[in-house]
Amino acid sequence: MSTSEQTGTTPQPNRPEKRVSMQTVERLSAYRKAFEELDRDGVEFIHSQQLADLVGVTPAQLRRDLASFGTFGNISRGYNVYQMGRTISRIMGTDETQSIALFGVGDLGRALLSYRGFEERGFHIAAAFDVDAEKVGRVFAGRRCYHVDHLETVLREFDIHMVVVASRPEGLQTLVDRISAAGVHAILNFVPNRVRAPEGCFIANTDISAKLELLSFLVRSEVGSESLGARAQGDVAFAAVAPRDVTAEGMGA
Amino acid sequence: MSTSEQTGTTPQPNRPEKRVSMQTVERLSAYRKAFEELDRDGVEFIHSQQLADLVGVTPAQLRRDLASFGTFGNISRGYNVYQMGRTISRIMGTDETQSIALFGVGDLGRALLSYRGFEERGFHIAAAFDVDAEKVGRVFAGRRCYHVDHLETVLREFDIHMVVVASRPEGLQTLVDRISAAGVHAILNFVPNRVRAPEGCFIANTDISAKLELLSFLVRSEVGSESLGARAQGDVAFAAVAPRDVTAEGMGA
DNA sequence: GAACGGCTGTGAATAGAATCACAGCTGCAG
DNA sequence: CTGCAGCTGTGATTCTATTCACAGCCGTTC
Repeated sequence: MSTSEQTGTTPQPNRPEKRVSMQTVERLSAYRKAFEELDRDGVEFIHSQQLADLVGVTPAQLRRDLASFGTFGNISRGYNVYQMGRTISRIMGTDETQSIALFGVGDLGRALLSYRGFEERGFHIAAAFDVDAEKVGRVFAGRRCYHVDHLETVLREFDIHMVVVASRPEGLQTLVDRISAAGVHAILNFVPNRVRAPEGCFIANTDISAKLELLSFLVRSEVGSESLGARAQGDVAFAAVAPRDVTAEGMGA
Repeated sequence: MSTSEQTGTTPQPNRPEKRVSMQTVERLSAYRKAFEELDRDGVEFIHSQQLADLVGVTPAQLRRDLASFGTFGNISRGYNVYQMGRTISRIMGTDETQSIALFGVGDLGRALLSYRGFEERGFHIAAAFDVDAEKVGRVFAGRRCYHVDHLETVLREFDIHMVVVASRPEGLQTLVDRISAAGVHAILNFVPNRVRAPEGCFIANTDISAKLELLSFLVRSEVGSESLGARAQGDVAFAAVAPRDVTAEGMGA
């Protein structure tokens, strides 16, 4: 929409079919976001150094991550911002909106229904499910709530292949197995219980309190931790108290 | 409460002060949960093999994780279930309930206020904050909502050192800096924007849609991925379609 | 009390991810 | 057209995490 329309050529230049690590994929999401924001700002090309600063990784890592999907960078101009945004979307399969479903219309479920982040990233919650007769048939934030018993029909009808589970812990494994049997291959699970992945099905678990416990540990053990100064692992960042010879990114800008 | 009261001795036998990796700490949370559930079931001792199966890690990893905090296992009886539950809680600092605060009483914020998981893990949301005049002064799920302007006073009053942020993206960095300056050393951030950690402050980011994007990628690229059969990395689990010589945990029990 | 089966904790080995560092290319300046 | 500055992609290296495998110990059994 914004920049150089010199494209039209092959978007995925070649298919190196390399081993892509899980954490590379996790970072992909952040790269895409950065590319799209830059595109919105009218930037056409960006170098790995600047983009890495923006995302919070090292330039080398950024280059290696992107390079594991093909050769994209122009050696002396950097990466084509618009094109990379599209390319990453295509790699992740979020280049066009896909319908998903929500299981469990409790507090968390309703919050997820109103959460705008999903739509922004290409996921549309098309249907909701619950077992509570109070909720079945009602419409929440524009989405109708169906009874879990009819999941097979409804999922097929909406052509849904990914779902979010935010239900009660009881019978979770059974529910997951049944969802999987209905043709769903990816489940985002918010229930803090261990679930065995059915055959051919990916399950990503998100335990909200677990991160709090992690933080609690870090805070407690920080005393005595010999200056791990400004580390950042995964999605936890920390800045040490005494930025000894660090240039000057203390508190200014 | 349940088992052998032969305790009373030192809970943390020694202080080996080893390097503890971040992912060890992340798993700690699952171990504690397992220990507490076993205790509730009346189990007194458990071996690394069984517990590892329960949690979904290898026995060697479980042993090494626990051993990095001290020597706990009885060589031929295994781990004292009750004692380990308490010990891990103590290590993580969740052995007694601590007060936390919530910033942003939007859809997600309100869901978090009603989320029972926090209390179960030892975190009590004592206060909420927002900038919306509509919300300030009102009480949500039993918690009063204060204006962000008064955060210093309120946080001190409730003796709060950890907070959860689920606000609008605008002014996030400023908010975080101010929260940190008020004596908070750990922030759980639900806003999908990059935030620089202020000095001496830990920030854990939780991007809900990022996991969905990860799943989308995995589903899409699964075709052609040569039988990575039943892998599980971090909090993503997968079971391959053709469990060739795998014993028999297909779909039965 | 002696012998033994089997478990923990841990050194050594392996696997995996991040970083370094540079060859080779590309656009630009003159 | 030639020379140069500086960037990408990637082999080599370092660092980190996981797994292997076993010494040494414990409770139990005879």
